[in-house]
Amino acid sequence: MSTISTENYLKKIFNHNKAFGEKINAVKLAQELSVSNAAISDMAKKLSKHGLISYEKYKGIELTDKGEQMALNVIRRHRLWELFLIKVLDIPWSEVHEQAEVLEHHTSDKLIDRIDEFLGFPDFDPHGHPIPRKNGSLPDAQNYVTLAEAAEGSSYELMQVDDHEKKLISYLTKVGFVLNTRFVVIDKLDFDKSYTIKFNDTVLSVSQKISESLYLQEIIEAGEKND
Amino acid sequence: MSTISTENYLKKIFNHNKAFGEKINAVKLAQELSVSNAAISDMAKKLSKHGLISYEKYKGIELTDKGEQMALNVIRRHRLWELFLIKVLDIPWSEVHEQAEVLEHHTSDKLIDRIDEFLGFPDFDPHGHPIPRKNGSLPDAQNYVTLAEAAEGSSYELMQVDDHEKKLISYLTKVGFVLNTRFVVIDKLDFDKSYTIKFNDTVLSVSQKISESLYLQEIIEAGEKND
DNA sequence: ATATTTTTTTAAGTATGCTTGAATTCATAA
DNA sequence: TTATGAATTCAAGCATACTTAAAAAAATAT
Repeated sequence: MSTISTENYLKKIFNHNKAFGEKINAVKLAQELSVSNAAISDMAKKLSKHGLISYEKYKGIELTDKGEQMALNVIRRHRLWELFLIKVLDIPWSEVHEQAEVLEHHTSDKLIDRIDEFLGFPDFDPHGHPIPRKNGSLPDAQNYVTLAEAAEGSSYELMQVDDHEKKLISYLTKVGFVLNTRFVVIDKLDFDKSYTIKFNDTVLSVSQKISESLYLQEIIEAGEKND
Repeated sequence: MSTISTENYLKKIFNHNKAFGEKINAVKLAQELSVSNAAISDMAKKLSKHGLISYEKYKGIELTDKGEQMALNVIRRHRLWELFLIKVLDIPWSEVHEQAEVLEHHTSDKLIDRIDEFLGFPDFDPHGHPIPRKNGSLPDAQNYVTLAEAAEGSSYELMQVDDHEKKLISYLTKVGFVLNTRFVVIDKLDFDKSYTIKFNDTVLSVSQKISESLYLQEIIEAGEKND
């Protein structure tokens, strides 16, 4: 009971729960996976039968411990591959996600553990997301803020970008706004909730939508205090 | 029309032709792929329709140019992965084949070209087999002899081992008879066609069956001539 | 409480790639 | 030339994972 499809279902269920702190409902899951509601109904039955999810209809879908372990394993494979492809093979940031999306389903435990070791047992992937460990535990998530929550005048470092929008990452790379870039928030436009930021010699206007996908760490200047 | 199944069919058809210099017949192909004759019948129709093979019934199956290019591509991916897994990730020789057997079907051109470049565009895989190039050409095959053809008293270097028998490779590794080991043929036993060889401080008896899977290069001592 | 809307399930159908067993086609040996 | 056996194909069926359309069940609104 571990096919590409089931792994993708488990991953989505896990990620939704992680992001929103609540069970995903069936219709939402169908949308996320781009399949019909009937397909969810089918698959939910199978996953339940195998003890991977618990599903109360009209209430939502949740992973069991067993299902969660499987999801963490897929995510582990995905994130280790992403890091490996970028760090070792120097694959462009914008292409790494879709390659990993395939490889995550075709990598034995032995191979992924070797990759893990090769990389020095890293805690975070190139998007800043925590990499589940071999034993299923997760490194503490980093508490970044999004640009949408940033304060005018403050300095930040770009730590993480949602990785599901390939085009976003291509765009950011093109304009030179890559991971670990330090910048200042120059302006916050109430009119359209866009942000103007400055890094190196570039001034960039960032739309509201994009600002919600950029995760930052505030840079506290020497001399400042924050307690 | 490029699924895991079709890729495996094309690979088998190609390899048979390469090894025996003749078309593979349908019954043989069924045995090699561990499927029924009916399955071959089905698939042969599909592959023909897509212009990948030419099949005259009762005569055998042959790749078209298009089919051969696809086969070479799969083999390229397989052999590059094998080399990468051994050289970069230090995966045991005995496990590399089955990992590559999976990855060969799930690797984009971009990724495999990066791996190729990373390895310095190698000509041969860890078994000594030529790696098809990006343009579909094959490096000249090496003309090794098998141990079964070796001469008593002569010295050889182990260059290549048939990679489809995982257990053979495990065994050879265990006894220390690995790639590039140099040895002398001490004895050729007519009785069971076994060979006794000596490398480092080990004397090893090699059965006839195994001797046919070991590919060697003769070592011409300094001072000797061979013309 | 009833009507409406949303959610969920069922039913029938599709594609791939197999299976088995029966029928058919072809090659060849007597 | 015909019988035999081998090679090939057909027919029906299975599993996975979908689809659409219709039916049923539950939630929500009036």
